[in-house]
Amino acid sequence: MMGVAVRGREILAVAEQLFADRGFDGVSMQQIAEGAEVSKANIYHHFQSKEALYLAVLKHAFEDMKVLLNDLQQGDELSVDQLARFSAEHLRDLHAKSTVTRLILRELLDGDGSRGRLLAEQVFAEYFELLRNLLVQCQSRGEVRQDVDVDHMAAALVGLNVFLFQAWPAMKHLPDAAFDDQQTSGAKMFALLYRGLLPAGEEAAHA
Amino acid sequence: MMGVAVRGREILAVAEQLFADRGFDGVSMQQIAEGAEVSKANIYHHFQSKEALYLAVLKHAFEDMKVLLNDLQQGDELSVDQLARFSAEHLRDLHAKSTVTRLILRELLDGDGSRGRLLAEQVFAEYFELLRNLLVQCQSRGEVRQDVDVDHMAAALVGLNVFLFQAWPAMKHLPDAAFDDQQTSGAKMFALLYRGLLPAGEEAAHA
DNA sequence: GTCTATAATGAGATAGAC
DNA sequence: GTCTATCTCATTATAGAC
Repeated sequence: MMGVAVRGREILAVAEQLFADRGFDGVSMQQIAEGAEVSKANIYHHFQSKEALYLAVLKHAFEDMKVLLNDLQQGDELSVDQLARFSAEHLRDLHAKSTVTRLILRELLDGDGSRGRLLAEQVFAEYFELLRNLLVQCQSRGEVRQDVDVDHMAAALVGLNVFLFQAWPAMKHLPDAAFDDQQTSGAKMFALLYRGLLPAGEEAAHA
Repeated sequence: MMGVAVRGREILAVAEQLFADRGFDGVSMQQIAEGAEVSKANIYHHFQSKEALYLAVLKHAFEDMKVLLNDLQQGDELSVDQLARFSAEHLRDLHAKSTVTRLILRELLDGDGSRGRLLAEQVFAEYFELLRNLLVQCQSRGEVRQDVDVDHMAAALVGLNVFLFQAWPAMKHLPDAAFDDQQTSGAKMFALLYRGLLPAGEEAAHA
C-alpha cells in the first residue's frame, strides 16, 4: 500500500470508479486492467488479490482523515476546537470522496454481515483508533466528560455527519425546517453534541 | 390510508416485501397483483398509481412512531424520559421494519435527488412535525436548551439511531471497542447527546 | 420432453520470460 | 514492472441418449 508506484495509483483510481459504479461483483479484473491500460497480471503484481485491491480502494479514502487526526493530536488547540475541526473536515471529506462514501454505505446495507467484519478490521480499525486517541487526549485534559467511553463519543461524532450526508437530499426539502446548508447544519449538530440537549447548569437536577 | 380495507392491507404487505427486495423499478404491478392474489385492476381500486402504492408502503412504516410521539406528548413525564423513550423505541422500530428502513436508506443513496423531495414531503414531513412538537414542548418547560433549534435536535436524535442501525454490522467488529448491543449503545449515545461531551459545570468557561 | 454428460465461456490467479 | 501464456474453477450452454 505504501510503495504503490505510478501504475499502482492509476489502477487504484480506475478500480475506485468501477467499484463505486457497479460494486465488487459487478467488476472483473479484466475490466479494471483495460481501464487502467495494463495487463491483468500487472494488477496482481501490485495487489495480492481482487479483494486486496478492493480494500486498498476503501482504505485510500481514509488517508487524508488519518493525517488530519494526527495533526490535531499534535497541536495544542482546545479540545472543542480540535473536535469541531475534525467534525467539519470529516463532513467535507465524506463529500470529497462521495463515490467511496456511497460505496461503503451501500456495502453496509447489502452485506450479509461477513463484509462488515472485513470493513471493521481492515478499513475502519486504524482510523477509529486515531479518533479514539484524540478523544482520550481531550478527556485527560479534562475538557471532555470522562464518564462516557470514547468509543461511543467517536461513533456519535462520525454518525451525525454520515447521517447528514445520507439524509440531506430529503432533509433539505422538509417543510418549515431550518436546514440551510450541510456544513452549517453539521456545525449546529456538533455544537449540540458538544453542549448537550440539557440547558446549562441543569446537570445536577437530573444526574 | 385510513380506510384501507382487508385486501388493501394484503396488497400493502406484498408490495412492501417486493419493493424492499427489488426496488421500485424492479417490481411490476402484475407481480404485486399475483403475490396478493388480486387483479391488477383491484390494486388500482385501492391505490391511485404505482407511485401512490409505493408511498403508502413507506408511510405505513411510520404509523407506529406517530402514535408513540402523540402519546409521549400527551403524557406528563420529564422531558429526558420522553426523549429517551422515543429514542429507544425509534431504534427498535427501525429494526422491526428493517426491510423498509433499508429500502429508504438505499433510496437516499441511489436517488437523483428528485426522490428525496418526495420522501421529505410525502413521508417524513408529518412524522418530523410530531417530533418537532415534542421538542418544542420540552423546550417550553425549560427542560431542554432553547438556544438550538428543534429541527437540528430532531435530526440528531433520529440520525444517531439511523447510523447505529446501518453501521452496526461493522461497528460490532471494531477491535477493543466497547459496543455490546445496539439498544445499549443507542442508550449511551442518547445520553451523550442529552448531556453533551462537555463535562458538567464547564459550560460558562467555553460559552 | 427430460436428463445427463460434455463443451465452451469467463472469472480469479500464477509462472516465467523480458 | 510489465508482459504473454497458462491454470483452475465455477457457471452456463448444448448435445445426444433415453
